[in-house]
Amino acid sequence: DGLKWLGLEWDEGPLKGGDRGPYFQSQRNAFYEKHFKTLQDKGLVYEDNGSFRFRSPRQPVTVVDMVCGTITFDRALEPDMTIRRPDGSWIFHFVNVVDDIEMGITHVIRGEDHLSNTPKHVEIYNALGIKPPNFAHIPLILNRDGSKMSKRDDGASIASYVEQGYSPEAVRNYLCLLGWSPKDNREVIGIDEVISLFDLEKINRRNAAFDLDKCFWINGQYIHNMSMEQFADLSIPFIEKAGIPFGSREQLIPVLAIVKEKIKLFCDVPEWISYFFTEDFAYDEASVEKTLRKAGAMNNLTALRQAFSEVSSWDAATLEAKLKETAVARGVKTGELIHPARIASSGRSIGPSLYHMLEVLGKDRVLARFDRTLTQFA
RNA sequence: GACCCUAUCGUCCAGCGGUUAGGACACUGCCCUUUCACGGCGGUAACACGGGUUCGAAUCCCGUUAGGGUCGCCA
Repeated sequence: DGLKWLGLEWDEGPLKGGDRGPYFQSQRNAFYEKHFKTLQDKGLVYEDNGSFRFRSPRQPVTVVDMVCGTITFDRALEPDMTIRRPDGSWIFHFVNVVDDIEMGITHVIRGEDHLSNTPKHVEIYNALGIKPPNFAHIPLILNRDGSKMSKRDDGASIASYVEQGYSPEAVRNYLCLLGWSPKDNREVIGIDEVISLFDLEKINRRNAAFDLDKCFWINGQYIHNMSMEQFADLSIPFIEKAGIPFGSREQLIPVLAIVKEKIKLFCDVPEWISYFFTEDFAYDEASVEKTLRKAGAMNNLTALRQAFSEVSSWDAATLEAKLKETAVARGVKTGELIHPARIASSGRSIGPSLYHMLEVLGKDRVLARFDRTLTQFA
């Protein structure tokens, strides 16, 4: 599910099929038996307390790694590894090699935690008389404190990005920047370009710490550059989950259009648009105290209501001109009108551009909200 | 403990013998904006340490230290 969400496809596997199945270890016993027999025939397997061990040649093994270079391991003191348990089940290192052989794997690209296990795998390939595949061990991802990141750590689960409303492309972009870069200081880079520029040999060998802040920032960049249609597609699931009665997609788009530039995470969308779809919204207490309770606020709001009720065209530019004109006429700063108007029509002091917000809300609803505010805080 | 890998701002990357050591995130100053953001212009901040090699080392070599990994009848 995580790979799918990130837009990463695979060639074959369970639920997809392919020529190298079956794809479950439990169904591949015949392959394991076959190669196990080969090792036995060569006298390279011996029994030890019911289990079976592979007899290591105890010769130095040189691993040629596409990322780490050429590394020689001295195998002289290594214990023989167990490859099969007394109950007949198999050990990872053995089946891993057999699966890669039978599935025709040409490149084994995995975490660096397996670098030290690779000579074991190479010994099995050699014993089976099969040329080892190309290996590439990539750096591990660390937590901010330097410890190895694992399943339960913050940021390790793709599910958390889905829940918080990250854009898949943004997370994928961030991940690409861990241990690799386009070399020209760019941070936001499309997957097509990553693919054309990517080269295993260019991967860093240093482990990287996961920086959620930067991932968050890249997500903001993606939202900023995103089309309204895509923005709506990604927002709607969160809006529906919040139970906001937004009507149709056509009714929703104008609202999303004026808040898009404010959004950093899709899970924040409901909070930004809720008051557009209900008259039953609460007034933020701090804003009420700071602005609505201020001396003269109600008189200013009353004057603005009167002025707005007379405009011939209800659009942002007209409303802005009218508001400023009213401020001049009353001899007050525009802020004395802007702030009360914002709170009266949305219940809060933070929101999209005031004039655009009023335009989208529509004349009738704005005047009604002004009236309600006037009544409630007179 | 043995073996393997690594070592540039707090973090992610550039740098691959001669640079005022660059960019991004984060932090921060100013501008823009009478909201919040975006954006623009600045700032703080790094070559782990010690030896070599060299006319000259962040760049090459060795050592130390630190961090990570592997040494399973886990995967």
